[in-house]
Amino acid sequence: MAQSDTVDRILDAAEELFAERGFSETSLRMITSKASVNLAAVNYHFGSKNALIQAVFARFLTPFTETLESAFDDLEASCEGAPPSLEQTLWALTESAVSMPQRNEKGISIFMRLLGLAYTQSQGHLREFLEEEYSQTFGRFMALLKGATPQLSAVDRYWRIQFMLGATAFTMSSSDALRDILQTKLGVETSVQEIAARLVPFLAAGLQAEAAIPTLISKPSVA
Amino acid sequence: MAQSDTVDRILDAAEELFAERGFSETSLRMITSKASVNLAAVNYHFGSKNALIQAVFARFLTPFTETLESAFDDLEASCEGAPPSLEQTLWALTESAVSMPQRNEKGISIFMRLLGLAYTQSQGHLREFLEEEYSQTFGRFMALLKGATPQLSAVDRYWRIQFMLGATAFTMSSSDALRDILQTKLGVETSVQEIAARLVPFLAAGLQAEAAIPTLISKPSVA
DNA sequence: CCAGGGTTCAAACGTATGTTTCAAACAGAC
DNA sequence: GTCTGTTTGAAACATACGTTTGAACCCTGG
Repeated sequence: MAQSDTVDRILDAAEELFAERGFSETSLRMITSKASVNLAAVNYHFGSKNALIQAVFARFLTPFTETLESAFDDLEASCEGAPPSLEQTLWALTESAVSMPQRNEKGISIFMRLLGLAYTQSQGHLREFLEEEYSQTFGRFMALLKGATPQLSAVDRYWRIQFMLGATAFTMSSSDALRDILQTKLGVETSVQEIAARLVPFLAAGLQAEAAIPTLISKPSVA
Repeated sequence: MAQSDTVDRILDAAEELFAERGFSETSLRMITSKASVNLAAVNYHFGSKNALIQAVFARFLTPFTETLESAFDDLEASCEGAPPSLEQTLWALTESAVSMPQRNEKGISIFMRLLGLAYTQSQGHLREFLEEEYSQTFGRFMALLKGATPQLSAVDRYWRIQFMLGATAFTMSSSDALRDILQTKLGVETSVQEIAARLVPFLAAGLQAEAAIPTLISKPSVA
């Protein structure tokens, strides 16, 4: 076994277990026994469980943001100063995600599920780490969305982006289960690419909906 | 102190702590000390931590589904056989949620956050419990959505409902954090009612978007 | 007044967690 | 081949958890 084969084995096992069970519900002993390494190896190589969590994110988020940055570069170059459209921006994102080199067939759904966890289970340290490391790329994505939806107020746009992220992270994070249900109920096979292809128009339509904003509790009349 | 004042104090404390920290991250000792009751009281009155979690859900979900069922009754009655529209259905849902009698000013956001957690952190026992108790109302909601979107294929509808649930659960499960960010960045106060009011048009538009279906990886051309 | 059932309390139990320890095994350089 | 720094290994550490215990407590019905 190579020198730090151990590090990768730990990261692989941790990634998969975190994705299926969450952070607190995954113990170091589960990770090390799945990885077939000694318990102490985690603290030796990473220092702490929290640092391991951050390392898991860094391993896939760093190449992803690099891919994404260059996709955005291409997009902006091809638009020659004009703001890229919403669909183009969303496609740049999904293509970058889908085209990431995957460690295995579960790669993309693990990736998505971890993003979802980062959002919903974010324990302080993780949120700080992600903010610290990746806020620049995230900000660029937000700026592109802003350019693509100039008709929206800042507040509307903020919330709709949250809705978008929610729909995406959530769907992708349970995409395996959802695919299975569809397979058994309707007999339909679905690839992650197809889910993405269905998601993009949904998101684009939602993001560009009429901002029917509140005369607060004003439900549509029945007639 | 009345006889089972203790039970309510435990439920109140548990509800609030679960909502802000999740289930595994909330210990019984936190709950009992916030409630100013003895540690053993939880196991005495509820039997176990899992049973307490279920009791927390039952306390707000049972009246909620009753309200919702009668809102659906009203809706269907006022439509006299015609299927209610999508907006009407979604509004019936959000109005039922918002109009629930609240124990305090944080009531509605706790409610939403718990629903989000139920979806994203669902530990087996909770999923089974919710399925057991509330699947009928959920099924009725799905049937209404089906009637409101006859133009969608079963597969499209299936995925779009997942997207919808995702956007909702996800946003609601982190709504406090999102509200804080908005407050500090843009200086805007936001109520849960406003979030819901923004969410409904987004979901309705997404659900009714043109079903731009996959000539698979067909990203929009740049020009 | 006092017996008895429901309730509270402090303390302990057993188990699981993240982390640390220190000796053994290993690698590569001289 | 031996030495040096790195990595692994089995075991223990301290702590926190959910749960159980059994004695105290209260309050009500007789």
